[in-house]
Amino acid sequence: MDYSNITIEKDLQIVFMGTPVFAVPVLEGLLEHYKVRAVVTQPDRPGNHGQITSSPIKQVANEHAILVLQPEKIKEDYQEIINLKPDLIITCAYGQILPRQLLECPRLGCINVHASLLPKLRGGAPIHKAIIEGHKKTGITIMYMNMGMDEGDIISQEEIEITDTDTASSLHDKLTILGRDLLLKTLPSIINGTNSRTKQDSSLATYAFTLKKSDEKINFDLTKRQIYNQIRGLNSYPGSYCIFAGKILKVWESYITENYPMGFNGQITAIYKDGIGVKVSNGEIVLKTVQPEGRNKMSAIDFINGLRDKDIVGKVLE
RNA sequence: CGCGGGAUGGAGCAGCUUGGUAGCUCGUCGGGCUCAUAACCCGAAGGUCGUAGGUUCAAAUCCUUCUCCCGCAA
Repeated sequence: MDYSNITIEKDLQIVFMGTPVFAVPVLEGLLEHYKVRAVVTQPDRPGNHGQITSSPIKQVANEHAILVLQPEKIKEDYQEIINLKPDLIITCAYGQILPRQLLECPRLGCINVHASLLPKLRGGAPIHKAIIEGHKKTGITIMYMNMGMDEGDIISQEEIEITDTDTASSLHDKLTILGRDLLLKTLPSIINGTNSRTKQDSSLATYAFTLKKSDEKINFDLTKRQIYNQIRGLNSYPGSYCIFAGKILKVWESYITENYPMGFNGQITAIYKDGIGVKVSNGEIVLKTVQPEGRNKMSAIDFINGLRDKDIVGKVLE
């Protein structure tokens, strides 16, 4: 047994950079085995209804009494991190591009935990896009960071299957655990310098850019499979929506039928025992769980029960 | 103080403007019809109308306070 590593690990200065819930198990796993010198996360921002909210990672750091840094622009405000003389910077869904000065600072480099099988799905929304695009598998990549967006050399990777009923939420939960485990598994080799390092084949790269509002709107001209994937790919955040009677109607759950109804795309075909049938380009999809503006999520049947005019067959969703 | 919607039997909603008998669609329970049913018919149970106060002969309804939920925006 080589005990020198243990000595190194004890004095190792690790800085963790992350923001959302996805990074929480990763940080917590790290804390079980390593000391973390500081946590860098996004500044507190107005959350729901104007209330100031701090990132989930900041809350974890506070519980462990770890130094928290929240630079508004890491591109300019990085000196404080450099002053900590980190040996290793670990990022996980931090949310800002790191400047060169920071990338070159740690002796062991800057590594990132990314929720896809790079070079597939580079960018900020790999989990959502994996489902929306109907991928059958995805995974976690541990990689060195460079100036590009998720373009650095791959250290380790692990696959996971995407089932037909996975949602962004269920996949998120599996991947965050996988990310934690793979990081802990890979970290010793990174620290003692025995890790592998493979360049990405950029000709195979695909991108999963951060979601825009327009990505959330349901287009009933698409196929039933595409719409089904979008709805589960945006569940439970941020959700898909369409317009019903001039108001936003979010759609949280749906399923596909084998019916081929007549009518316009977006037209309501039937009321089923468990949902609202809607015609789409190549068939029918049933909206199962919805949410009107200002209301909580509810079953589509509850939604209809509350309507004054329940005769909605033939009406059109946009 | 970013804009806005909401809280009414187990669920989803109406009623509030113009105070005066608790309503609708479901669900639940009981009975009936039927070869049968998630269908249909009959009946029943179940609500101190979010909290606290005020106005009034009388408040779900008008005024004020507080709490909680949500959509948008960030």
